Amino acid sequence: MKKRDPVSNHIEADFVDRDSYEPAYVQLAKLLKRKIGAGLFLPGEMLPSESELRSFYKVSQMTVRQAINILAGDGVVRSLQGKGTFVKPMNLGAFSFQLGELQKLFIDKKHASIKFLEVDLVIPAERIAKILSIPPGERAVYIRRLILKDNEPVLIHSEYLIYDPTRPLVESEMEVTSLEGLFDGSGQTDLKKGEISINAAVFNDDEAGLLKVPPQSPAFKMVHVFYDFNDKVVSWGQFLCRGDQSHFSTKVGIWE
Amino acid sequence: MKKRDPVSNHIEADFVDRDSYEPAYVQLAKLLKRKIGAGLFLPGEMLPSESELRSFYKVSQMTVRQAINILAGDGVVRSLQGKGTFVKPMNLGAFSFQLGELQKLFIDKKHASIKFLEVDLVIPAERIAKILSIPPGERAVYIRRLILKDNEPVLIHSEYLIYDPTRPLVESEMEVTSLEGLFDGSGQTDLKKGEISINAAVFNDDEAGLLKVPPQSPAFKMVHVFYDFNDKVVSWGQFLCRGDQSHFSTKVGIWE
DNA sequence: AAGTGGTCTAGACCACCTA
DNA sequence: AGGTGGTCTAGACCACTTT
Repeated sequence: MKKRDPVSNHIEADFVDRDSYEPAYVQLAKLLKRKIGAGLFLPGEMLPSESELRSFYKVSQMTVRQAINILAGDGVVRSLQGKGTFVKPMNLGAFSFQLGELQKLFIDKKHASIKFLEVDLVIPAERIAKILSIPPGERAVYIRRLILKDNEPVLIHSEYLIYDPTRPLVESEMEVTSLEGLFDGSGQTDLKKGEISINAAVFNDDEAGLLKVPPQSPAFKMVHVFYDFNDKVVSWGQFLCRGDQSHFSTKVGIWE
Repeated sequence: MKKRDPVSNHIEADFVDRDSYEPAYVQLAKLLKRKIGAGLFLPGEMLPSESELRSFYKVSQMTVRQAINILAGDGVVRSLQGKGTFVKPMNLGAFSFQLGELQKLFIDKKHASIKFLEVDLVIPAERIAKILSIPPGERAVYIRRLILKDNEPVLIHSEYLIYDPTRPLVESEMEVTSLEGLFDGSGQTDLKKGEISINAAVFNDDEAGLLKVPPQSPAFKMVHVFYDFNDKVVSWGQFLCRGDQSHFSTKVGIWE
């Protein structure tokens, strides 16, 4: 039996097209991914070394590394210095969900609308004052609103904002809480960072009424804190989403 | 007023230490990120051009690009060919959650244990047979088990597996469903890819009883499908997690 | 010593945008 | 035309692992 070439294996177009609009490193990454997907390199096995790849595909070291970095970023492969680059077994820990999926759901401009339920200057509970780092008894802006999709309510957003008397309320409110901007990154030039956590929850009677779902039906609760460039908290609040209308999904392993 | 140097701005150690154990591109990336975090480059503004950075920090083009690619990967910055590299406003769409967080919760080897509730050869419902791509009436392996943490039940996993008569049941069962391996990537060499979706749910009476929580309490439901290297479905099932014991959290924007 | 991944350079060329 | 990001190279050197 003929000795198997460790690099080349039957696969369509096993070369880098220098006239392609696609960069060489992208082509190479796709090529290798396709080979891995086809089972030519099984999980745990080592890929051809970078120098093998370099000479086989007639590209430079840097180009090979760029390609392999893509695969590593995809979680398909792992490189160990001095040892080699190995195909990673699929693992669930690598699953990651993008909150952006929700964006499609309720921030669609064509179908979405917002109904304010409450906009007030309030003295927040001690717990919340603590989170906002304001003295107890000091006022904050409280906003509660309903996001509708095709006139069907899907989501309640309630939020406490730092009250800045030097700025008109409407402005600070719009800036910090313009949801479209928050999600697509078009605005929000004064927020530096944020934390968010997703929890499972059920609607209470009040919330269920607003969203027109039965009480005790499932919901996602997303609690958020936003900071400005002085690392001061500017906002704390939560999104309550209908569980039946929102979910997160993703793929892992070798696709395509 | 003195003209502001567009590249250098007061910041500790604004240079690349060539004797450091840290690669130059990592140092540069951290440096720039720190400057952005300090508000020296505001969202929407343009970073110094690559050639400016190159000459200021005395590094090569490739090194600058590697640094910028890190920032771009972090979602901190966006490069537009022919225009420049710009600081991105924080946006929620960039939030991403790692399923790995759950791993800590229930796959901890020290504290976790598994109790099998059911292991059977069953004829699955038509809907499930369809997902598994097996003819109606054909048998599949059904597994249902409880994952406990410190002897407290936190999670129910139920799963249908393709029944392969050529393999002993126990083996195929252990291979596909060894949860530890699934999550940390130590095993699972025969799974190519998977899809998973996370939904909000509430426990029914049966499930609530198993997990010792009140009925109708909140839960995460994670439905999964796994494929082998022939793109055949090998498993369909779901994790049901106590909502009070599991949540996902993440950070976005400029941290550290 | 030989093989592996990892970093870095100096310079080249290209594609794109703005004037 | 001149600036910007984007790709690529050939070769150098380093750090780590295995033999």
